[in-house]
Amino acid sequence: MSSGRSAISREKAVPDKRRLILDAAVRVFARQGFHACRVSDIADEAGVAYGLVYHYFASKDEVLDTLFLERWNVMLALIREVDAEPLPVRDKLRAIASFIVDSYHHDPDLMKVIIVEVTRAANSFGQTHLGEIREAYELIGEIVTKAQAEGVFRPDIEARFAAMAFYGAIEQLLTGWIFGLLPQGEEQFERAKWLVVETVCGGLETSATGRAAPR
Amino acid sequence: MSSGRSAISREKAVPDKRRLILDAAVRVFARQGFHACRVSDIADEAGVAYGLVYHYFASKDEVLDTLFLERWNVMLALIREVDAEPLPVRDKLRAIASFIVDSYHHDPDLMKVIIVEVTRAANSFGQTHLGEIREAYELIGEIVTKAQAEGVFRPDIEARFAAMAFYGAIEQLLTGWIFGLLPQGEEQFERAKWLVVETVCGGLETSATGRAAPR
Amino acid sequence: MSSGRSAISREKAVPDKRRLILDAAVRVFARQGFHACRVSDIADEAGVAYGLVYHYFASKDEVLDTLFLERWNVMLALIREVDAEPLPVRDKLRAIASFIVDSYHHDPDLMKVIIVEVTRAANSFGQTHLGEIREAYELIGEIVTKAQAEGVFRPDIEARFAAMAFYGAIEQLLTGWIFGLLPQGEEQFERAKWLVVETVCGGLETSATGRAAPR
Amino acid sequence: MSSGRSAISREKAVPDKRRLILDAAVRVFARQGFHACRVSDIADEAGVAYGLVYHYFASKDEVLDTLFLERWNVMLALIREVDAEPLPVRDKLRAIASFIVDSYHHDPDLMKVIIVEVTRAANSFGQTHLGEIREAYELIGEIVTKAQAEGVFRPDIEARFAAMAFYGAIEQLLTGWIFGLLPQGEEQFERAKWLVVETVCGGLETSATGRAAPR
DNA sequence: GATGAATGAGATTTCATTCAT
DNA sequence: TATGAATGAAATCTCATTCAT
Repeated sequence: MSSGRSAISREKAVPDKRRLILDAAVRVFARQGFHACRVSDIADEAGVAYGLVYHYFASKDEVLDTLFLERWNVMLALIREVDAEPLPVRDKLRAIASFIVDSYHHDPDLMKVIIVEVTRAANSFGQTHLGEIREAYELIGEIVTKAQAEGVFRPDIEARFAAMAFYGAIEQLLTGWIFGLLPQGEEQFERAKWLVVETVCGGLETSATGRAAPR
Repeated sequence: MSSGRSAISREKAVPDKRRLILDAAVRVFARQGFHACRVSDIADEAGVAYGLVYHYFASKDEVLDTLFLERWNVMLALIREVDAEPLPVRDKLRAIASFIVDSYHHDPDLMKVIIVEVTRAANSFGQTHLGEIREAYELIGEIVTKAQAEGVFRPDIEARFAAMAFYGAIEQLLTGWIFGLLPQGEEQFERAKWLVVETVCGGLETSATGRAAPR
Repeated sequence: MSSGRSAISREKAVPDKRRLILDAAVRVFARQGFHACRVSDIADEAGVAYGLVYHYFASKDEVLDTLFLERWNVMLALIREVDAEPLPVRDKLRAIASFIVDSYHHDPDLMKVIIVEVTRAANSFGQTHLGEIREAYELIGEIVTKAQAEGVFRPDIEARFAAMAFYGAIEQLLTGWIFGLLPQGEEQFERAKWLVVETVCGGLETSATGRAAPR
Repeated sequence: MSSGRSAISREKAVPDKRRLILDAAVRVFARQGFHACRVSDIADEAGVAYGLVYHYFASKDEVLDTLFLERWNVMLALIREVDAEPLPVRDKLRAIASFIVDSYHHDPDLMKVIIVEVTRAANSFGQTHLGEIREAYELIGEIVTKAQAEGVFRPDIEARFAAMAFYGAIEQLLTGWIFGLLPQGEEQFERAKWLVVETVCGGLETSATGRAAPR
């Protein structure tokens, strides 16, 4: 989740106005929240005229829809990609956790918007994008299912529950950073990737052996 | 999280109007979302006049604040209580997971409102109640810290990260139910309590032994 | 305008609630303005229950109507009385100016309310009490007319204009005190009575002679 | 006070909407009073959409503020201008009285609004514009002070009291017209200018000589 | 007389969206 | 493409008044 947006804008020396608006919207949505901001705030932040937002987007909703889908689809692609490779399950989950944490590292505002305004918004955008959101959970669930089939993961914890626990743990870490409840920084982000995989795969208990922390 | 509200209303054959409004607000917030509903929707749902909402609450915000604090404080009390008892860490975490899942079982609307409108709402009510939210995470963190000191939990996974992972896993299960992505029912709820503790404490991997699923 | 209200309340050791409400209303209207205050503010200030205001008065308007009429009728009575006596015109005008200034001295809040909410409120209470207001101006006009007939006052300045100028000058002094634009105090009030009569009768110019300031 | 508004709108064949709204507001405020009218009344009177009032003005208050300041500043400028010229005090006061009366003649609604809603509104707009209101009184007071220094005006009547009496007399004449208590018309207005100056400068008494009424 | 909960019409203000230029 | 004035539906909140006790 670290490439898309900046890559696109890097391609053009003069970013087009549409991109300008989307990038401005991320900052404004993150700062004020989707409901609390006005379309004029987005236009002001982007330095474009009010009506131009409506030239490129049919509505305020569509701006958020676009932002969400751009990112979420990159994530879905990555999960599929990871799943297709012949890697140990820990590496697969590690790759997913890394991707999400890196996404936050690269563009915390965008991830804040996605988490706060979409993935938990059961009455608005969460419903709209239920299909995409569900797909992510299911893809992760499939990874778990395979690991169970291979005997690496316990079969008594249903895959879809496990997938939810895994994803929920990551999202909660991001929530902690977003709310300022957890320390941030390059080192913290790296550590978080290891921690979440270690916790969910290895468990917090000491019974298991030979798990070394990174570095 | 299963006693307070209903207990109070059970004490009176004729529930007071204030309670009526709060209970109606839960249903309306859950159904439409805080932003999408009007104060008149709450009044209509409660069967009272418009202005009475403002007789008892200074604003629409205060209605949600009240609902959140009523419930959250019960949870904080329970966590403190659990922490004070001389129980194994698994039992403590199990008690917390049980409490939250039971809360959802008893009053799914209220828990939906709390999760959707407060604990993830970084720009509105989440900020307002940051202190209470943080406290819950910290209390769980302390339970983990003690388990680490006792040698039951690994010391290399920081307690506050572990606490976030644990809480995040539970909240994600509730989110799954709220979005209709996970099956619900008495049995599912019981199983979920076991699963989340098992996942976080024992880990998903098969290396550990002798963990029986409930029932 | 210095007797009525206090006289009434002095008659009873325990003032009746109706009086309590009226006196409280004066303070509240003066402090916040008629429109900006709520009926509950009056009740709170009076220390009585909300509904009691409506037991004694049909509406919020009626409270102000009552206050105004109580005072204004005393003033009308005084002007009539003064006019009936065989006094020089200066003494008559002096008596009227004295009465109004003393009224302010004794109960500035009430006079503030009367001036701010009634005598200049052309679209609300001013219209309601137009009859009483007009009568005051006409009574003063009659005093001027007589003075003209006696040859003491110039006949070329129409009596009703002169009456308006005289009354307007006094009301403006009160306005100055109400707005904090003129210094107040026993001495200032006494001086004001002399000044306004001297200005209107003798004029500001030096041509006339033998006019000594009081004290 | 006779130029500004109409001049501006005369410059454009199609008056801008902002001006349209201000002019409509004058009529509506004068007809119904500031408190009794709704913003939609202003919009309807102006023939524009509801929201346009808020496009140009932050609030209903700001509409009145704008109207008051536009006019009052013209008056302040005139008083300063008059004061700077080497005229006899009678001519200066005559110019001021003329200006105010002409303002009423030209736009009685606007002057009604200013007097009824601002200069006597001690708890609302009067306080907001206290600085500007005070300045007018003080400027007139300075004119009186100079006349006293020149020996034309009696030194025993304090200048600021005299200024208040003078201004109050004029405002009361306007109040009389506003309430329909005094006859109006070109001739009446001309006569009023003379009367008020004559009353305040020369006094009502006959002792002084050689004062001819106009025409 | 006295209380204050209950009512609901109505006000201001906001802001997504449209549209003429 | 680009602009921002113009629109008007809809929301929150206020508060005078009523009424059961």
